[in-house]
Amino acid sequence: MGVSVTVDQIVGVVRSHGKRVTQPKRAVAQVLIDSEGHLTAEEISLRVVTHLDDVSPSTVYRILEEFEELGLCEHTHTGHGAAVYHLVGGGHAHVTCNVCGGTWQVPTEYFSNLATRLRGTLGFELNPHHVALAGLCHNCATRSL
Amino acid sequence: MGVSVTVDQIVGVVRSHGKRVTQPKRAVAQVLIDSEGHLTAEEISLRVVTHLDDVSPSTVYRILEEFEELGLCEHTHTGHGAAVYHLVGGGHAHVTCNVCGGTWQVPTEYFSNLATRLRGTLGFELNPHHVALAGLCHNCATRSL
DNA sequence: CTGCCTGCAAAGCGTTTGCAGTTCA
DNA sequence: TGAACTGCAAACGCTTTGCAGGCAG
Repeated sequence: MGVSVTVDQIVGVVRSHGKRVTQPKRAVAQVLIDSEGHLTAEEISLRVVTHLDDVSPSTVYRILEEFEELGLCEHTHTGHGAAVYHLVGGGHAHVTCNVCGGTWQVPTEYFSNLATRLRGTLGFELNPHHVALAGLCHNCATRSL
Repeated sequence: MGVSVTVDQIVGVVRSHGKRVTQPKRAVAQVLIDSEGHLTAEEISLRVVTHLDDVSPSTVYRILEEFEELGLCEHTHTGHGAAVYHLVGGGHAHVTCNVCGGTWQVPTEYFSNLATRLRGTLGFELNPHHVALAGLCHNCATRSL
């Protein structure tokens, strides 16, 4: 599943910026590609094991930080627990359920009305990607009735 | 400034739910009323000193948690640093600047279009209050040009 | 006087950082 | 070879928790 990007494309960007291409970086790139997004740094660490022996959490954080600086990746704060990381280019933001903790993708265009109003009144340029909106997902909403 | 609520009203709710009314609770309530909202737990601790000798951070957290359970108060994750607390009833959500860290209030109605679309497609019930949206404030946006 | 509430200190979680050793170019 | 990268462990900021003592009811 996931995004139409290859590991070679990602490491190509890394190389073109004078950064080194290493095994851990390839493995993290592969995990991000294979995922649906919404992975925490710890989940990435765990999944990397299938591609490589092991990668320490601090290395995962440093690689994700580098990917973000290169515009390859973004992280989102969900409001409960660790931030989730995903490749850019999905054109989607996130919503998180306050009860079950699940996260869903939302098309960025859903935010256009809000973005326009924020720009008009506050001069504020919204970035819908950095923080996940909170609420109640369908399952938890119906269950709580 | 602040909300049209009194300390007596707040402690009234506390008492009516069988909880005890204490000096620290009164002081935290007063700080929340006097504030514009957007206070972190630490800021609340510091401001409480003007009303009372001192209140430990853990007590502030426990009081805020109780106020939230009673529907008096809410906290918002801004995506950088500590959560901010504010009394409910403002009818506003928050946006935070990724650069300067400032927080601004936004009328809840700005979210109505987004909320409708989320409800229609995902069955998701948005709560705009729990997480602050991120972006670039007017000052930082113009400065970065 | 009883038990909820507080303060302190320690632990917890997610994340960052310093440093010695390893690996890519 | 040399600089960039990694792993480990310790530190960090924010928040929660355990426990002994204090205060509201």
